Amino acid sequence: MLSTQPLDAAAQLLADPLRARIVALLAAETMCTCHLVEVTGARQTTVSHHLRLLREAEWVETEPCGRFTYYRLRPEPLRALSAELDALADAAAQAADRRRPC
Amino acid sequence: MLSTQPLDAAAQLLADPLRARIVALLAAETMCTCHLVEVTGARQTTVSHHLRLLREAEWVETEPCGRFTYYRLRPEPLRALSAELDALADAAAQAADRRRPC
DNA sequence: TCATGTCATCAGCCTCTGCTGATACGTGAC
DNA sequence: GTCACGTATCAGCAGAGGCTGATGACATGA
Repeated sequence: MLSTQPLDAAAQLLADPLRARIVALLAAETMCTCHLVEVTGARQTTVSHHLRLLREAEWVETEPCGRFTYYRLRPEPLRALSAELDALADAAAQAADRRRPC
Repeated sequence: MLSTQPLDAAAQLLADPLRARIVALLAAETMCTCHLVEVTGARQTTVSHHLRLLREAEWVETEPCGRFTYYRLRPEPLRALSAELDALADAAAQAADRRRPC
C-alpha cells in the first residue's frame, strides 16, 4: 500500500465526469485554465472549482506564467491508484476459491 | 481503451468509503451479506444497497446458497480500470514537455 | 404450518457536492 | 493610470446519492 490517500478519496477525484475529462485532457497535454474552459465548454468558475480539488489533492501542479496558469498532471497518484487496483484484482482472482463459511 | 464502462462511472463505484471497503473485503474472500454486515458494522439494508450497485455494474457475481447469498468480486473491471489509469499516468509523464501555448 | 433467519426493495430524509452568478485579485497592454 | 484579460473565491441553489426504518420474499428447521 504505497498510496498516500485512501482508495475512496482517490476514486472520488475521478468520479465526476467533467473532472475525469479534465484529468484526461491534462494527461495528454499541459495546458492552462482557458484551454480547459474552451475544450470542455464548461464555465470558468466550474473548471476552476475542479482544478482546485485536484490541486488540493496534489494531483496537479500549477505554473503561473504571466496572466495564465498552466496545470500539469502528476503521474504518481495515478500510478499509486492503478497499482492498488491491480493488487485488488490479483486478490480477487484468488478469492474465487477462498470462501468464508456461514 | 478496453473498458466497458466510462472512467467516471467506474471510479464512482469506489468513491464511497463503505463501498470501497466492501470491494476490498470481497477481494480477499468470497463471502455473503451477513458477513459483510458483521465486519463493516453497517446496517443490512445499507450493505444490500451497495451490493446492488456493484451487482448492476457487474463488478460482483452472486451465488445463492440456501438462505445465504455469496458475493464474488470479478477481477476484470478492476483490471480494466487499473490499465486505464496506468495509460493516463504514462501520458501524464510525457505531458510535462507537451505544452499548449496560449 | 409456524417461527426464524437471510436478504432485497421501497419511500423518506438529509447531507454532500457540483453548478451558477457576482466579485475580487493580479498581470499585461495601451 | 486605466482598461482588458485570465483566474480564484465566495454564497446560494439544486440535484444526486447514501442512510434509515418498514416491509415483503424466500429458505430452513421445529
